[in-house]
This record gives sequence, structure tokens and C-alpha cells, in this order.
Amino acid sequence: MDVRPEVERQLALIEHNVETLLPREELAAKLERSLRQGQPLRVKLGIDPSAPHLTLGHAVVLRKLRVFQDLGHTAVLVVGDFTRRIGDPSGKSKTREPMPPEEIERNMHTYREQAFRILDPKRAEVRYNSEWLEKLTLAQVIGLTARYTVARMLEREDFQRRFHEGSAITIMEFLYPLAQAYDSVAVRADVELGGSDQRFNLLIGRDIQEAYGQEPQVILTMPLLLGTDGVFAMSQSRGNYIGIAEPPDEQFGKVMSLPDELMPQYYRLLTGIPWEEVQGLHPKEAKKRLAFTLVAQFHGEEAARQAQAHFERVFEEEKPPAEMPEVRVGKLLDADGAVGIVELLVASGLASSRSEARRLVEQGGVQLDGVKVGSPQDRVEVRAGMVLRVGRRRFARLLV
RNA sequence: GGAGGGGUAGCGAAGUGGCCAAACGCACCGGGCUGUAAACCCGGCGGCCUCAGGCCUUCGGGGGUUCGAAUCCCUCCCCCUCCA
Repeated sequence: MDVRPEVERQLALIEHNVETLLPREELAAKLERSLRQGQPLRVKLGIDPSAPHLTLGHAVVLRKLRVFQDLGHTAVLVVGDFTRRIGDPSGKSKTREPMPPEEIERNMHTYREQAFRILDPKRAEVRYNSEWLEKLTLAQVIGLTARYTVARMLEREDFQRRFHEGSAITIMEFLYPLAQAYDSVAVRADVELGGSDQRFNLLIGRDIQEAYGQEPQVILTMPLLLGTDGVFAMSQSRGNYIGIAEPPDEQFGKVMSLPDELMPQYYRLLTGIPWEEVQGLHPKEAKKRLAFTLVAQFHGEEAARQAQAHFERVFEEEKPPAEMPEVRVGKLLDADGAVGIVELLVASGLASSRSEARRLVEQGGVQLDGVKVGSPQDRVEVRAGMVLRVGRRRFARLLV
């Protein structure tokens, strides 16, 4: 039978939004063979357990992986628990600190749950690279290093720069991409996905697989998503990220505060909605739809509706949210049921110190039941159910 | 083995005897503007107080000199670069 049309169909879906796909013909060949033999491709994605959350940046790549799954292929998630114990230099100008095993352990734990908000567990395999890397003997490691040259290693942009700057590059850092490449050998990857910053590492995987007698993997990189600052790639170390597992309200709010210019990119890389379809809308409406779509993707439609309602209520209508933390303050009240505003702010957790509380009041950022508190000296009468508010978005309901 | 540079608030980075609770930038917080956009503007950003002022604790750790130290001396710890 002629599988060509199906190969073309799959290729088109896979190629959509991709930054690099190398080599395209090899992927076509692999797809064709896969179809003929009824054998799914093994599509690898490495995840570095450095920080406890997966972000929308990860989601871009995970969504692409999901495309492969939907086409019947197998997702192979490789958690870099071993490599992270060593420290990964990729994309960084400085050597990265190794991380204690307990912390890695903790991070890894949350990964599955987060990744499977996007991936289909039925077509996925999760592996930890300590499984094979830990067992390598020095002789084997040396064997691995013998298959790659320093010159080729120095082709990598950040190595090259650091080399010329005369800043430190440790041998360990050379080992890192080799270890990652060896992962591809270990899981027999047909394709490896990554962010565009991973391109070099993914390419090494090809060479190393070949050196070990395997057919080289096809590499596919996705554009890097810009973070909430609109300037730098989304990353946890920079703090400009939106987490996949963050609470719906948080996600919705963070998306709404993105610079408008990011909308086309976010629509393209994170939703199935063509930008053209929403381009004509008022930017605020377009962004709400984006926020809704994203929250729904990770938490479900109902949660997205609630997050949107919360947003509209709190930020558009400037009303207190439906739910907020409750604080019991009866003990603080004097005989008249009054308490100093500073005490109240600290006790409710809305200010971290008395100085902070004073500042907030002085700057006009504190309201009790919609009435602005004028001075840090004020004593306020508290009745059960009153709402204490700091700034635009921090609230507490007071109980007696 | 030799030479040199450096450790300051969440980060980056000034400051080298009093005017330093410590410039400046980023991040963050409050206010303004608005579409809670972003950008921008104003204010804040160790703690505590009876708050136009005062007090206490901070400049890698410890000890000392001095009326007074982030700044000088001793000592310990840590990081980096170059040469070999």
C-alpha cells in the first residue's frame, strides 16, 4: 500500500512551528518505515530537574511531543537526574552548580504529574538517566569521549566565547553533552526534541549514536518562548515564567499582564488557535481568550471559567474575590473591638513586618472594607467578615 | 609551584576612617496612567519606636587598632584569573 500521503500528512503536522528539523528526509524515511512496519518512532525529550516546576517554555516542546503521540509514536521522557548531579553548562556563561540528590528527587517527583497534563500517559515512557549513566565504568566513559573531538566541542557558541574570553571551561562540561548524547543511545531515540538552545547537544547525539552503530536521531528544535518580561527566554532562574501547575488564578493573571507583543508568539506556540483569528479583537479580549485557553489546557475548562470570573471581578470591577484567605483576629481586639492597623496587617499576613505595614499604609495601599486607611496610627474597628486589602490583589477576610 | 584579583543588602555593582542602613541598575512592593496591559511617571525597598526625629542589628567568619571601621591591622574560610 502507498503510505506516502500519510507520511506527508504526519510531516506537515510535525513541521508546524518548528525552528529546526534536521534532516527532513531522514524523518520522512523513518516515518515511512514506521508506518510500513507498524512500529512507532521513539521520540526523546530530555528534562533537567533543576527547578521544581515545568513552565510554559517546556509546554511548547511538550506540545510538540504530544503531536508525535497523537500520530501513534512513543514519547520517551528522559529525566536528567544523573546529569543534574553533575551540573549542566548549556546556554549559561558560567559553570553551573551541582545539586544535592534529595532536591533532585523532590523536583523529579512533581515532573510526571506536570508533564502528563500535556502528554498522553498511554504512549509515554519515563526514564531516569541515572539508570544507565551510573553504571558506566571509567573505561566506558573514556570510550565515549574517544568518539568526539575537542575541536567539534568548541564549535558550540558558548564554549567558543568562553574559550576566547579565557574563562573557565571544565572537562566535566564537555562530558555533559556526551552524556546527554549517550542517553539517546540508551533509549534508542529516533527523534530528539528540545528548545533551540539545545540544538548543539542534540546534534552530538546523532554522531554518538552513529559511533555506537545506531541510526542517528533526527533532531527537532522549537523556538524559545519569551518570558513574562517580554525580553528574555522564559526560565525559572530568571523568574519570568508561568508554571504549568500554578494555580488557575495565578496563571490567568500572569498571562493578562504579558506585553501585548507576545500574544502572537504565545498563540502560535501554545494554543491551536491561529493568531489571525483573534488579531482583530480588542487586545484585552484577545489576551483573555489566550489566558482562558491556557488555563483550560492545564486545569480544565471549569477552572478556566472560574479564573476568568475571578480576574474580571477583582481587576476589572475591583471587587474582592469570591474566595480569600481568612484570618482570625479576635485576640488582637481591645474592649471596643478595635485594633491598630499595623498590628492587623502583620497578623493577617499581608505585611511581613511592622515597617512594611507602615509603608503600605503611608503609600495609600491599604483598604478596610473599601475604605482607605489614612495613617499607620489609626485604630480600626473590626467586625467579622470585613475585608482587608493591600494593593490591588492581596486580600484577607477577617474573622473575630 | 609562582603572580595577581575578589568576597558589600534577593541579584549585579559603587564605596577604601566619620557626611554609610551603605550610590546606581535589575528584581520586588505601593501609587498614578491603563485594557490590573506593556512602556512610562512618582514613592518605597534591614528591623523597631512615642516617626519632620530616635534606637538596634548589617558590608565572608573571628579577633584587634581608633573617640569613631564596610573602609586600617592580624587571623581563618571561600571564589576567580594568569604564568609554570
